[in-house]
Amino acid sequence: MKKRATIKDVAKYAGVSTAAVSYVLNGKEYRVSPDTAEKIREAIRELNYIPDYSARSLVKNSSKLIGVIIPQTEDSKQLILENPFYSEMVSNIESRLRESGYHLILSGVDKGESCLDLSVQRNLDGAIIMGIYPEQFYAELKQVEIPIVLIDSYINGPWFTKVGVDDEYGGYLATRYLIERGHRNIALVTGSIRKDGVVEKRFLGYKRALREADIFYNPDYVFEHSVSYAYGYEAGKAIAAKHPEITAVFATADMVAFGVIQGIKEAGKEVPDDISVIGFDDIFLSRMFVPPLTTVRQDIALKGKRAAELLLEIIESDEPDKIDRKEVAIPLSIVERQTVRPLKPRS
Amino acid sequence: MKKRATIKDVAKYAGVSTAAVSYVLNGKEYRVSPDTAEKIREAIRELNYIPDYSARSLVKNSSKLIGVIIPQTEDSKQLILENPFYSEMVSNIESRLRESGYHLILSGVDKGESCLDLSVQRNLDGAIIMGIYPEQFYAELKQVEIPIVLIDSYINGPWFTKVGVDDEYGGYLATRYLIERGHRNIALVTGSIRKDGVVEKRFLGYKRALREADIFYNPDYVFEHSVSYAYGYEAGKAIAAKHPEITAVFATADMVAFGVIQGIKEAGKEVPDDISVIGFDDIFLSRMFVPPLTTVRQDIALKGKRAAELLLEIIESDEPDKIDRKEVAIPLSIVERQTVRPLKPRS
DNA sequence: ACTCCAAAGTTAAACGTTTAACAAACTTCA
DNA sequence: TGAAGTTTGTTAAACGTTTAACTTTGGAGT
Repeated sequence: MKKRATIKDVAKYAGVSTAAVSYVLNGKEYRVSPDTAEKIREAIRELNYIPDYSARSLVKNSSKLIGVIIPQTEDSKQLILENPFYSEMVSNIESRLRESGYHLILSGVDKGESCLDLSVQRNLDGAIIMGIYPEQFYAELKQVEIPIVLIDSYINGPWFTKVGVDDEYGGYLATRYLIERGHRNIALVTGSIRKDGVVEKRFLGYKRALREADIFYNPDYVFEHSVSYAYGYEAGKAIAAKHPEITAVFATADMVAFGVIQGIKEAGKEVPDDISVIGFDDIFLSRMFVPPLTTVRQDIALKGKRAAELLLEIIESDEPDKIDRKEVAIPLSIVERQTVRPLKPRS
Repeated sequence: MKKRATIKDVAKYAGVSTAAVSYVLNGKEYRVSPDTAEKIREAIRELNYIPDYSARSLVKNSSKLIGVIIPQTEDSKQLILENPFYSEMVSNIESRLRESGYHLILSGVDKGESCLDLSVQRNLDGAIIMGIYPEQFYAELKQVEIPIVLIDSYINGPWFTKVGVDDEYGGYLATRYLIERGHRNIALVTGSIRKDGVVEKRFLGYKRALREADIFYNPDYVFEHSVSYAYGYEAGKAIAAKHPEITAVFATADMVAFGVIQGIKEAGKEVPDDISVIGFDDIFLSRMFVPPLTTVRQDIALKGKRAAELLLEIIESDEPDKIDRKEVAIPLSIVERQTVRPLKPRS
């Protein structure tokens, strides 16, 4: 198999200079007569010419490459892409980006590292960063000169465009929903409550709803560890076994809610008959879970698409620096399914 | 903020030529005295120098970039990354690749397109391709000059390294498992049976098990459409409603099995009391499903890691062309959980 | 004192593009 | 007629690296 054709080959084949070829390649056909343009296109077709983005990146200083950073599990180095919440977002980001001619580099970031390296090594045109990272990470992120969209982060300052949901309100919504149905002893099971993370806000919303209903906030009722099915399961078992007074739980992620429900069942109680459970996210599995999960819904696909669009908007503007960094919030709503039931009035 | 430092800046700062810098960058320190090497390293640190992979790619003809191609839904352009089967694999591929200093470009491929474009545009060092594509796709794939690993594909010929499972055997295993438990009217619900695809093989295994047990193969019992929860749901409902004689179903993917089970319940029957269901894949959700899914297990994480390793092996050998294209099969086993029960002997 | 070699550097071409600057050949039109 | 444009093209530098080929210096061996 022969070597790939370069722009020089095309130029020679068409009997013109490489500049002419480059012009038609870049849609500057007004620099070239219709006939030669046709000749050049013919040559391109004939030689199966495909431009080299590396070379292009070098001179244009734009790689048509977007970094997508997603968190990884603490123990292993794996991406937590297994959580459908992330994969659904990535899938939507990818499709939107590809539509506009960008490719996507998917990467986790090693503990203590920044994504500065990736960004400059690869000359990224932009990055979408999901989840929350150590303080240090964001400090270095500000050095990065490219447009960045943060998903689900509460880092403040004018540096980044952010897309997320009103997590405090979401937490409030979920908790109030339970309270309105007569529950008063409500457990919170959640991933680790880190500063500026989404779960911190949801936690705040939980407390606000409690306060508003004059329910005493009991720290024993918050089960905080990691956002995983496994932890939900543990917490669920513990709740069902050791806290007969708890009648409802708010899990800050659907994935956790699933675990909680399983744990409760394992301990010999029923959902929602003995204990009600509400989740957060509405991943597509929640619909199909048995019983279908009542949860705080966010439109995950939209979230991904919006993030991609906001990023493109900045990248493709003429003055990327001038564009102001927005914060967009995807709306939240409760979707009622079958894991919450009103508390029977005591007879 | 100042412009990024280039190798020239480093050279100037250290008072040497760019060649010297390049040598220490590439671990050819024997070309340089220990003192200058140290001076250069100092300069690199001082200027926060990070090499540009585009430039490197241009001259080395290697981009340290691996393409990961995953199928997309037929209707929308989205990746079917939502299926945890794929995300679990991608996650493992990414971590293995990053460990060796490669980055990963995640992409779907548009209908009718090949991934030749991507490959040469980006100067990919290799590609991992999951799932099955039109005939045409593979024809073009052979033109691509880079090492390629196919996951779950039965395209034959010596061009590609393949990793997968023995799907025929898996289909056989699942079906035999049901038969051994007294079931004789066994439905198959599956994605579309395409030539050289995994489901075709599983289908073959299904038929072999039937034949071996002298059970008449009834085409009415195969429900073929798409590998999705939604279709499984439809099929499950149909089976429960219109085929009272069917006592077991083999779903060729766990995701489909979930749908089938829901559909069966929707139609007022119980799993496994009325109808048994066995799946395929053992995605991590299967453990947590209610009831936990009996299924044919493959080690998905291993599959991803192996694919990555096989690819690296070829890429990093001195004679990539000389290395022979292997086919590795991940072992299969039945994991018994709670969706299959032996048929009660008729009383 | 001579040759030969190793060590430590440097020079410059090459990789595949883009694009500013220039050049030639035509048009217009006063 | 000729000044001023316009159209269509070319030249060559630049982007940030790597690396083959060359140069200089200083010993070692005879």
